[in-house]
Formats: sequence, C-alpha cells, structure tokens
Amino acid sequence: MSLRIYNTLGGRKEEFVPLQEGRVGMYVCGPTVYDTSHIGHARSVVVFDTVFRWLRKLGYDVCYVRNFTDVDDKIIKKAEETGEKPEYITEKYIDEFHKEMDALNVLRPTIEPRATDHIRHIISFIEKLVEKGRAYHVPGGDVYFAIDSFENYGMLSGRNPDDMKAGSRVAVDDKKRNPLDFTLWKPAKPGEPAWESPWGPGRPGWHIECSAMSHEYLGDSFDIHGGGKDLIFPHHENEITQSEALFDKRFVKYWMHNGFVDINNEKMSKSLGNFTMIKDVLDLYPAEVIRLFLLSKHYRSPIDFNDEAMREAVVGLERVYAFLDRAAEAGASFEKGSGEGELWGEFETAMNDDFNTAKGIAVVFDAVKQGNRILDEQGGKPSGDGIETLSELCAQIRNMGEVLGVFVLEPGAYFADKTDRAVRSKQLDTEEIDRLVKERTEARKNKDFARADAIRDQLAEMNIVLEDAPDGTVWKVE
RNA sequence: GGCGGCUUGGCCAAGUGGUAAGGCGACGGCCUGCAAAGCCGUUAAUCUCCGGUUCGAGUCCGGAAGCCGCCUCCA
Repeated sequence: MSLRIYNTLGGRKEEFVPLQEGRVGMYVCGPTVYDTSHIGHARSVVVFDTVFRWLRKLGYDVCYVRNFTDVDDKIIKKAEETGEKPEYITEKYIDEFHKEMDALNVLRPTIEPRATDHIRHIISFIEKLVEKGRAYHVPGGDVYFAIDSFENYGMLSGRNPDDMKAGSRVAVDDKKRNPLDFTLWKPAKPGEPAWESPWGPGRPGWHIECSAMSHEYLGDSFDIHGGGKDLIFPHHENEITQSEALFDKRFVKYWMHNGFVDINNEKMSKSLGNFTMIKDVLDLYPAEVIRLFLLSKHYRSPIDFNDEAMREAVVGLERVYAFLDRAAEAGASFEKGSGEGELWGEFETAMNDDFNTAKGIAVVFDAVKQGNRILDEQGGKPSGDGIETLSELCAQIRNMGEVLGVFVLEPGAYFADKTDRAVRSKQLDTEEIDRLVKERTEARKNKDFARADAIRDQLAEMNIVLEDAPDGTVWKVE
C-alpha cells in the first residue's frame, strides 16, 4: 500500500507521488529565533521529524530543509529591550533550539538555512518580481507584492481577497495598491540591521525568505511543505503567490499543516500566561514521554497538554520498556528478529495513511500484549519457539520505535535515568535510602515483618516506593 | 463578517459504507509474609441531535446545537 497524504491544498488525502522518482524535497518552516521555544514548536518539529523518518524508511532519498528566521521585527525589538546585538540573540536561541531538539531525539534536517545567509538570493528574487511587474517599490518605503497580479491569490487558504477587505481587519496603508499587498523588502531605520539593496538599505519581509531559500535548495517545484496550521494564512499563501508568480510553475505539490497544542484546554497565549516551554517540560518528563505524547493524536488535530495526558504517556512508555526488559531477561533479542512481521505490516498501513501515529502506537501495544501473553503462558521461561517469537516482536517494536523516535534506549538505562532524575530533583540521600533498605532486608530475613513494614512506611513518607523482586529489593521515587 | 475544523464507552483516542482499534481508569485473578511493581482477564459506546441517500452510515448529503481555530505576530 502506498503513502497517502492529506493535502491542505485541495483539502483531501492524495496518493503521494514525488516529482522525481525515489527522491523527496521537503521544506518546513522553522522558528523565528527571538525567544525560548514552547511545546507547540516541539509538536511541529516532532511531527515533521516523524514524517522525515517515515519517508526515509520507505526508501526515499529525502532532502529536508528547515530554516531559521533570524531577521525579523521581533528580534529587533528584543535587541532594543535587552541591549544585546541581534546576532547575539539569534545565536543564543538557535543554540538553545538545537539543544532542545537534540534532547527530543529529533534528527537534524539535511539543511538548516538562515535568512541572513541568503540576503543576496532574496534580493535577486525580489528584483525579478519587480521586473515581471508583480511587485512594486514605493519610493522611500517598502517593496510590496501586488496580489492583484496573481490570479490565484487565496488558493491555499480558500480566501477571497474581496471578502477579506470587507472584513476590515487588514491594516490600512495608503501606499499599497491593494490592502492585502505584503512586504517583500522593508527599509531600515537608523541602527537596525540592514543590507544594501536596489531600494536602499533594508531587510527582507517575512515571507520572502522561505520562497528564496526553498528555491535555492529544492528548486522551482518541490514535494512537501509543512508548518503549523496558523501559517496557512498569510505566510504560506504568500509563499505560493511569490514563487508561482516568479516561476510560473506549481510551487509545492503537498502542503501539510499540524494542529496546535492546547494547555489544559486553553490556547497558549501571552494573556493567559500559560506558555509552556520545552525546557520546562524536559525538566519534568523524559524526552520519549514527550514524543509519545505528541504523537498520540493525529498530527492535524489539536492536542491537549495536561497532567493526566502526560501521566498516560509515562505509563504507556514504561509498559513498553517493562516488556522489552522482561523479554530480554527471558533471552529474547531484537537483533534476532527481522522486524517485519504482521504487526509491522499494520504499522506500515497506519503510517501510510497520512502518518497515523496514533494508530501506529496502538500496534505497538498489541505487540506488547502478545509478547507478555507468551511470557505468562510459558512461565517466564519460553521455549525456543517462544524466544523466536518474542525476538520477532521485540524487533518489530524496535522498528516502529525508530520511526516514532521512541523505545530506543536500553530498558535498564531508561529506568535508571528516571531514578536519577527524581533523586536529583528531590535531593534525596541515596546512601540513607540504601541503608534503610538493607536494614529492612535483614528484618525480613529474620521474619521481623513489623520492623520491615515500619521501614517501608518511613521510606514511603520520603516518597520512596519499594519493590521486592526475587533477586533483591529495588526502590523507586514516586 | 469571511474561511476552516471538531463532537466516538467514566476519561484520552483510532476508525478505508458492511454492524465499533488502542490506551488510561475501574473490577477480578496471578505473584507477594503483607504490599508495591509487573502481567493476564473482565468491563463498558442508542458513535451530539434531526432528516436524507443506500440492501446497509460513526463513515456520504442537508439541516440544527455546542465547542474550537484562522483572518494581526504566532508551531
């Protein structure tokens, strides 16, 4: 079964046929680097990382471009507020973004271009638009794109320019021929970052960088363009307009847009003060929990970030690791399996249906259940056939995990990391805990259960939970 | 005002026209000195409502209600 993708342009699922056989060009809008990234950025990045991983799994040679917008009014404003240079600010947040995305097990794109490294290309793009009569320079002011020169303006967002004027939420600007004309080049005020151009010193508008950079790396036409739903209008609409106006060719074949992350059923907004930053979430939860959460719902739907949903992600991830651990104890190994059994087939079907990760995750749980059943039936000591089946299940889980970017740790390492994290955040005295556990073990040996239970209660007050395994007692932090 | 989306068991969440995946929870069991953890099993859905098309609709069409998003920077 072949891959089908929901295309925002047209509003339905379509079979994926790349422009060039075996190769995929994909461009995703990256962050404007003026502030710390929030969980919504993480969703977009993780979703398209998963798309990237799946396309590669299907055997495509993928050129994945994700930009950094490093010239922008918000950056300039931040520079004025902090007294720091814009370049310092952008470097700082690019660095932070990389650290957080690496932590989330996100693969680096093939190319990560920055707008400021492509000013020459942007200027030449604008010059050609002016030459073609698609853009105009207002003396002493901006260069605007003339949307009336482009017949299909509104094709992506389904908007009619006339209706929008009636809506009157568009800024009035006498210099514009049409209120919806958008800025390609903006003159710099003294002290602002500026580059020389035919229209005087200035900087590019927001939309043009993506048209110019995608053209530089992916050509006149490419396969997939992605971003958050909010970018459909005006950003992506304007990108299409500029690029198609210049090249007279279809700009992008498949447009993909991810839904938003809500916080406790409310939109993230400055006024509500509920911006949830990736670094804060990473302090609270392991990276794989965050990924599993972000992929637990279809990428186009809104997803709600809340304690209960995160708790479920924790429980789910640990269920998988607990099984992998149990299977390994019994002698199974994912290296002995092909990873391509029946369940993998179901997973493929799910992923091929517009990257249905929610369904894909359900397949993982099916594999876990099947494996646990074998272990139970065979008393934890499976036969040769049993081990073979278990190894095959583990290999398939591993395979699915490689696509989702989860279950890639050694189970022991996962649980050890969890304990470390808790010990650090609660500043526990591990020596004291170990001493009490040892004392309790002695008491149990002597059948002094009253004493043993007293110690357990004492530890419970410190949020330490004991688990008596056949080969000794382990403690965990609640 | 314009455009778009959503409404599936207590909760979260898949669902290609043929009579509803998965997870959480709850309950029961295995294990345990008792627990915890883990595992297994059981559980539960007039698929928001009203019409229509169809042999057959959660799935298609029309309408209603509620919720949400975009149209201004925004993943």
